[in-house]
Amino acid sequence: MDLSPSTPSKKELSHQRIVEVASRAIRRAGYDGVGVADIMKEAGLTHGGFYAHFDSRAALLAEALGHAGRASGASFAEHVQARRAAGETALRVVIETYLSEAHRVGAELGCPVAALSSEMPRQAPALQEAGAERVRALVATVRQALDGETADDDAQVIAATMVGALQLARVLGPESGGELLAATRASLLARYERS
Amino acid sequence: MDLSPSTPSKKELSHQRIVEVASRAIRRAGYDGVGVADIMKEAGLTHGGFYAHFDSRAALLAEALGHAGRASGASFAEHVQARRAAGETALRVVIETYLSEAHRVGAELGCPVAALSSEMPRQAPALQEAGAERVRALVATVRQALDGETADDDAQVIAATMVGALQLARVLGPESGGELLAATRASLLARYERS
DNA sequence: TGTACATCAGTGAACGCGCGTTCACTGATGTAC
DNA sequence: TGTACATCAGTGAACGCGCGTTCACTGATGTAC
Repeated sequence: MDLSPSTPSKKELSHQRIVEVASRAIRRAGYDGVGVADIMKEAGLTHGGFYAHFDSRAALLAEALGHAGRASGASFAEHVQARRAAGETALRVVIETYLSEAHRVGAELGCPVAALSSEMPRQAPALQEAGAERVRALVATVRQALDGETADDDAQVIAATMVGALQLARVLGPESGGELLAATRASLLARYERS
Repeated sequence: MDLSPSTPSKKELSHQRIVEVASRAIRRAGYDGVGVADIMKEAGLTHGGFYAHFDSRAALLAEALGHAGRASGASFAEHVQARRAAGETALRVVIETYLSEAHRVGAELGCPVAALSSEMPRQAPALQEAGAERVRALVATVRQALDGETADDDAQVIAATMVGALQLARVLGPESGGELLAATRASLLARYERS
């Protein structure tokens, strides 16, 4: 996606840093949980310069959501690569990684769909559409892990189950939440894994 | 739950009306999406009187969440009763009602867990605990519909799947969302229904 | 190579505005005698 | 039964405060000649 692979300008570096900070902020605190001034400060800048980078706060949020999805998707793909080398099925790795304790406590660097989905339908159209795109990307990731062995619908159901389970586990906290994650992992693997 | 079944005072009626309005408002617009003044206005009052009813905005939100859960749970139970009389299994009714098109578009009167779960972990402790209680109530509803025929873990997995699917369907919109709901209904029924 | 100027990224003060909360006050309802 | 007073629920103006956004300005970098 990077169309200027040479040395990015100073402004481009700042822009990337702001987006990066915002992508963590929305997953940690929600769309409404973080202000322009906070993000700029965390990026090492003052708030006045913000509008040289973005048309509005909403424009940043849309860009940050996309970045969050691509970043968490990439780190996800790395996990899958590494563990597939150890002989595990792609589906098992996806399920165990998504429904892991690390993902339960690490929303800030995790899947933005799980972090934000109940807020998405209430956002401005552009941001809503960016959310729908993230959902489709998540379903596509699951579909790939199924290797076309099962019906297309299964990818949607598995994605929905993972998102719901992770969210409920975060609400329930360490003990009950951990049990719910374990039960969901076992259930999905028992049903869908072809070893 | 009503400890004063005789005639409620005028103040108690106002209180109930505010809670009712707020319980719809948080499901429609989220915890951050609605202000004290808006709620009071919709309840036919002015904002100044708010603090004669609640210690703080947060206190109202907690009460509104509980009300939303009980109200949607009750209307849910009615559905189940009515359709069970027609010979359908309780589990089928629960799944088809929760994952219905009506529920996708009717968040305002629907399950508050589906409407709010990704925001819940970020709220103040009291409100977070109220959220956890709603999750447990939802799981309990599913467990009842299973009639003890399946393992306890199944109720958690089914609840998580329903919440996730409804949320993703709301993000995706009418067409793709409708398909996702249909696929999830079919999948859950195929796996769990004992006819 | 050196000077003058233009451009660029970022600064920090200021602006409206909306929100949660407080408070003095009002009009209606209930109680004492 | 009627009058005087207390209580109660609600009103509406006002308060701080934080937030998104704007804007005149600064210091550094790049360009022209």
